[in-house]
Amino acid sequence: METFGGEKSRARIAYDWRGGPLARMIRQRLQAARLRPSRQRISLAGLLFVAGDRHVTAEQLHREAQALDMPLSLATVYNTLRQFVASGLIREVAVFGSTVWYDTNTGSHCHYFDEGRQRLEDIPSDLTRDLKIAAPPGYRIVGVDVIVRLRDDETLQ
Amino acid sequence: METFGGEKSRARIAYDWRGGPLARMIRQRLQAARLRPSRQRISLAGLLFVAGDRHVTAEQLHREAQALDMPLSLATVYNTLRQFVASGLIREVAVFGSTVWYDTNTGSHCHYFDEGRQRLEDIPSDLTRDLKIAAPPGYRIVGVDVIVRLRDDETLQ
DNA sequence: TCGCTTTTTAGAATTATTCAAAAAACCCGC
DNA sequence: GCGGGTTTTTTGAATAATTCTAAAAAGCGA
Ligand SMILES: [Mn+2]
Ligand SMILES: [Mn+2]
Ligand SMILES: [Zn+2]
Ligand SMILES: [Zn+2]
Repeated sequence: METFGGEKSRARIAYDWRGGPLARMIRQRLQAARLRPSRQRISLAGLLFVAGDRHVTAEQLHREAQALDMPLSLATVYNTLRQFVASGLIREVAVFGSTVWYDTNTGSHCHYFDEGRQRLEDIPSDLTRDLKIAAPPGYRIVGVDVIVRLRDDETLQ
Repeated sequence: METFGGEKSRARIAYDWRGGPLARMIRQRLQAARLRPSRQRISLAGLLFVAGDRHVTAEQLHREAQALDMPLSLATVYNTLRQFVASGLIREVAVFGSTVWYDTNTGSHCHYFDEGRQRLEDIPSDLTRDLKIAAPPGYRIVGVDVIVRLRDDETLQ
């Protein structure tokens, strides 16, 4: 397994992605969002944006970061995710179970949630396009969330 | 404000609803769900079902019960809501913010969530009817949740 | 490099929820 | 009505997710 940035693990790095095209893209996005490109933010953005759309919880992301020897704290993961949401780089998804999910796909789309494996996934076609939603008078719509909850046939008794 | 059941507040009760038609309906529902009609369950079901569809959190319901001198603990509110969900009397709704909402409307329908006032409400027409949802192979759909998040024009800066 | 600002961190605090064990209430046959 | 087995409720502790606080570290521009 490759390792990512951080002073103490420098020796083990196969190659440093932090000069490559992904890092450049990330720096641009952070700059556009007026967030300093700190090492932690770049590391987390790297995890989030390296491989297409992702759906993660704060804990999951922190565990990944630790597995790759990225030196950052859980508090930073929470802070950073909150900032990324605030600046539109990612978005939150509400699911049952009191854990917030973060989604790198900020476009309009809906989700499957696999209750057995606790995994969130995009639904290929954007169902919300079929919805005729109107805001009640005096209100604006700030978001529409559609979750289709699933059980796989085994888990389903 | 009228007061509901409980030994110590008996003197203050204007009239005891626990013999009336609501109580009869509730007893029937509890019986159908194979839940003993304990005083606490009847009290909570009274709050939930007395006035058409409701959307509440456990804390809200507990505060209401206390305001009406119903003698019951927060743990009982949580336990009872869980039991009511398990037996289909009410259902959960997932909303942003790590708090579970409970809905007495168990039919298929969607929700507005007022982020300013933190209130959940039914959307009159069932939008999900317009959705063409398919389960991925090997899965079954166990529920579809649609939340339309709102900000009122004042709250919206 | 210096000085100022922003970010990160560890750990405590908070909030929502669940759990566990004891107490209370309920039910049923006598 | 009364005891005995069962269910329910309660209290208080435990857990999990998240936020807060204050101090340390890092980043940035001159
Ligand atoms: Mn999380
Ligand atoms: Mn609640
Ligand atoms: Zn998504
Ligand atoms: Zn509803």
